[in-house]
Amino acid sequence: MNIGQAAQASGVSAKMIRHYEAMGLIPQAARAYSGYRHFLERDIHNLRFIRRARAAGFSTAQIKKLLSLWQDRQRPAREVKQLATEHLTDLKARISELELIAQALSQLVEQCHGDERQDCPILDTLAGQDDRAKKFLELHGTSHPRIRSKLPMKK
Amino acid sequence: MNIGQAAQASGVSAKMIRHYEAMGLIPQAARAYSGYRHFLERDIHNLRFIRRARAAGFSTAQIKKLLSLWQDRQRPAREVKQLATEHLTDLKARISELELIAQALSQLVEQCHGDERQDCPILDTLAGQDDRAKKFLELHGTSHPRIRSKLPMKK
DNA sequence: CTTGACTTTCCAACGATGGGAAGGTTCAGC
DNA sequence: GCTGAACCTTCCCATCGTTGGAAAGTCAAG
Repeated sequence: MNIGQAAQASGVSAKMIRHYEAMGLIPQAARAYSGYRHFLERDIHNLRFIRRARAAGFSTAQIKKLLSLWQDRQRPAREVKQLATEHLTDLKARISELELIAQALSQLVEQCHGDERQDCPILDTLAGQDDRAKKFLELHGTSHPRIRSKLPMKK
Repeated sequence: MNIGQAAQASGVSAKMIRHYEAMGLIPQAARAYSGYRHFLERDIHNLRFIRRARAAGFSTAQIKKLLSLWQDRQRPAREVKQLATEHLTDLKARISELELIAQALSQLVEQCHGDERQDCPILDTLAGQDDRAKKFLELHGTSHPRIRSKLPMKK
């Protein structure tokens, strides 16, 4: 199997297969005489595993651990559960932060009449000139309201 | 005001102030004879505006528009509201995706006994060998389950 | 005049992914 | 055997927002 077929079969793009190889997430693929990589069923399974783990939002660092745990038949389920739990905690924290933002923004959008007039509570709030959204500013204005994201981008 | 004081006063790091200037989000700062930038109250207001907008998860492209709307006293609130609404829609979509993932992962974590035994539904699911989490795979395994994130990273 | 705290610019990295160039390989059709 | 299409290779660059650092210049206090 060449890399294109492996990509097709696994759902991981050829680009990313090379990338995963380069970063050591998967072992160096065997090469044909020509230099072409070739892949076996076993590699496809690995790639599918990675695709699912990425879909679940695990970082490549976490996936590396998951893969080695997967390959180690002696591993205790405890370790896997711990890793997944940590990720889940991250996910929930991120959801909470996003929800806080969405809630505040939602409120502002509701309060904005949105017609041809010039006054707009959204801008006023961003400018710090509006007390109506004081909560929003307190929550997200002064501290570090950035949102951690381990999850990949969608186009 | 030098850049350090502007950073202090606005809550935007000096690094980012330079970056925002370089990318055209804020106008080129006035320079002292020495080459040092100096900032006025007006600039600080701009920077605070940007900080709050970033906190609300707006992209720099969106903030650029918001800033120009803010400066334009003739702008209709309609435009601001539309921009905010689009962002809110994005936020909600992202939250939904994260919640789907969290839900599925949560279920798997619950099903994993997490002791010294070797069998683990989490790994089995990632490996595609477990039907218990069929839903999860259907939702996130075959399509493009990546999560768009316009929001900045937290360290 | 020295020292330390500032500032400047430039270059690089993160993480996951995609785009594309320049060149080599394989295979089918003629 | 030759040609062209469709593959493959490596390498560089871009995204997005942010941070880090290096090398050099500036300022103010001692």
